Amino acid sequence: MDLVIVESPTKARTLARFLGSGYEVEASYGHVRDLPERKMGIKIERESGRAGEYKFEPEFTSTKKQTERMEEIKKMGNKAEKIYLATDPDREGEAIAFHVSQMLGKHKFERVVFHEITENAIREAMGNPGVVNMRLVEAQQARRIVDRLVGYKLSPLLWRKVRRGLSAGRVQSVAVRLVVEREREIEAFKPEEYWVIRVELQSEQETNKQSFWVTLTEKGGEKYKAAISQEAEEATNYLRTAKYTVGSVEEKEFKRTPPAPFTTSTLQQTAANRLGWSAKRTMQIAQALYEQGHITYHRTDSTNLAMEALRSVANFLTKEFGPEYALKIPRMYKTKSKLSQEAHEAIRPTKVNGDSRFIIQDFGLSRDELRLYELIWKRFVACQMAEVSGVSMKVGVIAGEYGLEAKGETITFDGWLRLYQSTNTKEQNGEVDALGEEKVPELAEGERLDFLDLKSEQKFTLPPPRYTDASLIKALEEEGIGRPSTYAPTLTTIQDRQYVDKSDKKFQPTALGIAVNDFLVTNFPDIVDYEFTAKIEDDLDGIAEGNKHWQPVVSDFYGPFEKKLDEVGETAVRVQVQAEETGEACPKCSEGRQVIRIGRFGKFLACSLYPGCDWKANFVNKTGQICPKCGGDVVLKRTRSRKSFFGCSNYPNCDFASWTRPSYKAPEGEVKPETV
DNA sequence: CAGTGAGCGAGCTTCCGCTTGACTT
Repeated sequence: MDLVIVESPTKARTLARFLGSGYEVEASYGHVRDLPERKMGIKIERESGRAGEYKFEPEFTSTKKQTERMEEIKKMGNKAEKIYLATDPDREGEAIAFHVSQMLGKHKFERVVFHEITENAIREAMGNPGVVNMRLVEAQQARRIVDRLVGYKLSPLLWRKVRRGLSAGRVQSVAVRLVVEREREIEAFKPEEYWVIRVELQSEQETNKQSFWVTLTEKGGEKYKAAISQEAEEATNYLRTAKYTVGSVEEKEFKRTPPAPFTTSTLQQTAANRLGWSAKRTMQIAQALYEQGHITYHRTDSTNLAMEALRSVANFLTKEFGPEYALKIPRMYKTKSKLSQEAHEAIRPTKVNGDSRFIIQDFGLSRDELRLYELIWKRFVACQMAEVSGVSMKVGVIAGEYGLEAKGETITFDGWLRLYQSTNTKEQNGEVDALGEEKVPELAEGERLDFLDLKSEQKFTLPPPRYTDASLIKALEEEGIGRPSTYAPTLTTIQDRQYVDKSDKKFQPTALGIAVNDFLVTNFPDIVDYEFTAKIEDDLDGIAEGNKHWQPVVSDFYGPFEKKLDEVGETAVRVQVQAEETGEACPKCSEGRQVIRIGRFGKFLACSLYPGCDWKANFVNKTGQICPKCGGDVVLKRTRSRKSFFGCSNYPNCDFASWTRPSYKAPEGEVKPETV
């Protein structure tokens, strides 16, 4: 009997199925060794002789749970003939393999790597075992140590200089910075007036009476955009009585390829946009689907697809939609991130036979599971469907010195659109300009047109939008910051620390978040730089390739960092967190204003003249619902462990509480409050 | 399921990246 060790129990089950009897497959449940949680856990020594050179000695330990798990595996290992380490083929996976081998003690280990969990890949890997790659292990160690140094040195500095309990880190601090800087852009934004002038026209020919709208785009051969109403009026006055002729007709064929199959980040983004889910919720549902064996692993940055899956989807498409919808050669997608170590596949359904209608009955999934599954299923199948083809039309219309334009689009073959439509609610509501909505009739150059109608609309340029779960994750991924397993937890952390608030699903920095960010940007610009992770990654690659050693890499980072820490620790003054204004006067002293402050337990209201006036009150988050027990306001609160629940504003006089949002029961004759 | 809190005396907090449970109301 041979023993095989992987990270997760689900991967273990799959592997066991392929390997058959003769193999026992066990899960390590992630990392088995790490730096201790309660202290730095790194001995730092100054190298004698050379200035600014440090040596680091990390103290890797295991938690009780990890030790217990490894004890169990050790027992099986003693009986096993061979032990295979089959963790992921990347930095973290290699480190897990190494730590497992360390903890299992004396034994011969076979390191096997595969890039997809398919019979062939596994057979091939098992037939060609190697040894643990210590360069990769060292790269992981360097990554871990740098993250620990940044986090556990900066956080205590914040406790001293801002407030207790705060935190900073390579990933979370950049996430906060993005939110803060976006807010500043929004504040600095000055909306500019502009006018959109559109004219409805129709061909003079009796046989072509379909009307269409054109938009004013040019004046005297130059791009035209009316900035003030006077200009717009001048144009509209002319256009109401102008003579219109078709100046140009352009037709172009286009083809459109489907989007790549899901990675963790694109799944989180799409689920946020289409289903309105938080990244956390998406991952919970995906985990359930993964454990039931319906989808491949849900924490991945790879868009690779297994050959077996490609074959079966091609068969399925030929059978269900006809050969014109299938591809002769599978479409491959390049993985965007250069950090991707191709450890996994894209997120896809494990089976593509049947269609989503049958799945509802067959799998017995919950409503949410089904919705996410359907999204994953469609995205995957669509990515192997024929291109959409169509014709785009651009019609230029001339009216004196003015030029107007109509754009249209006709789809001649729907291809993958047949399956994966834009069902975005925004698009459905018409908030997003959906191409192809407006049809332009067949027209010939030089043709005369009749004026039917004119619309002149005043508009204002809009500030950049606040980040959502989707756009913040997208931004982090584009900067190469964070990993699939940390996107969702990072968003939770920056909210838990009260650095940002999420209202209406959009992130806004709190006064605390702004203060901490400014402190870090001023004093540690290199660490919270968007490029910091990229620089570190280059070094880590160097270690993995054997061109660099981990000690000098960490030392080069730490030298200047430590100097800065000392400097800032000595000289920086304590940061005052700006209180947020409510616009209300203090009810006690009437001279001060009510402001929102952030304490240990979250927000509270206080007088702006503190300590001169000590008025304070709870900050309540009204939900708009009415308490079913006493008729008071239902407010959103948190337990000690920061879990949200709904309670009554009259607590402790009324003890109503609920985990779920209570349904509103309106007493007779009362006005229904707005729901949030 | 929760009533406090903000610059001080004591002892506490904190990182990123792998992974899954278990107190559920």
